[in-house]
Amino acid sequence: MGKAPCCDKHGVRRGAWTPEEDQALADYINKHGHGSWRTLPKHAGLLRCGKSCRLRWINYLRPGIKRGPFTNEEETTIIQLHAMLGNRWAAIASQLPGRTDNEIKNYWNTHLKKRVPRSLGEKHPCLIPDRNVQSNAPSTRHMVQWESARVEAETRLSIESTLHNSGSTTETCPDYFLKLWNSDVGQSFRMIKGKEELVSQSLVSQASASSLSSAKLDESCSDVSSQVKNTQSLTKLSTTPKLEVDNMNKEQNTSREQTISSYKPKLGDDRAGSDSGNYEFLDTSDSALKHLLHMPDDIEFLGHTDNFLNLLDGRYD
DNA sequence: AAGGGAACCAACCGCGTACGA
DNA sequence: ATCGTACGCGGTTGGTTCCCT
Repeated sequence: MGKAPCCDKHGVRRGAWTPEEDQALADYINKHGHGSWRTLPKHAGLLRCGKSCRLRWINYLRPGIKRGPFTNEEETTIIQLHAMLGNRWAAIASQLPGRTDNEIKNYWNTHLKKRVPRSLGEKHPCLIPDRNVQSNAPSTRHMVQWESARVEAETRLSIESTLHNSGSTTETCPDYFLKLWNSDVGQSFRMIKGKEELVSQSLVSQASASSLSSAKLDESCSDVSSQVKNTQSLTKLSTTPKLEVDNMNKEQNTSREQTISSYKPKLGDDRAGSDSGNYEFLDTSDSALKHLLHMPDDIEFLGHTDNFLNLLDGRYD
């Protein structure tokens, strides 16, 4: 399909914007709105292509743009969101009011990239807590909850994308992760992470005890459970074969309570497994994941347990 | 003080996608 | 259903500034 050039190269200015150009662009947009970017330069009397105008407006002139150094909180948010979303700068920027995707991208490439371990699976404290840290620290357990929800989402998306051989499901990843991020689980996770200043300060997992109450913990456990439910509604049923949907619905009624009850202790079980409860994707066996995801037993993971771990592992490659 | 390299950041480029004709 | 257009996004580039020798 032919793609029209974004602008006529002749007679179009390039390079740094002058204050006069900025003023003309801002004045025009403030007065008329940007409308069609393609025709805007002509109407605004600018010798720029529409694309250039759009970028200048979005990244520099738009009201509410926050300039200046990133705060520790912003740094932490970027690192955590990047761990979930990868280089989806626009999605990350949507969680940082006043910051543009371009700015975040630049900041990542120049400041943060070098500070975050290349191999997510090796060191990233967000995902692999220190094995030496007692997992009964509330913060660690909370991290487990958050990560469980996140991993669950990723697993489901991975499974569905293969089951239905549809590439479109990957589009929903950022949306879904952002929903998780903005959920109570994500919020609690951020709160604790902020307290510990895990990432922005030292990138070394402290996993220090925080003041999360047991009541809050229980609440968060049910949050995870509800996230599991929400996952099913969020992932579009239209992409799921009817038979599978029926099976899943049947399973839900009979096994949901069992699933949740068997799931909750895992989250809170301080001594579970050989890792003394330290988070290592918990039980990632197919059956456990199926159980967690309310999957019928006759649906195979087709090796996705490993696949999504590899996927996560390679996120920073 | 000057030169060279590194770091930073604004802007550009090309691709994918949504949407309307 | 197909095609053309516009837009948004992510990767990359290139100019400028900073820092070190």
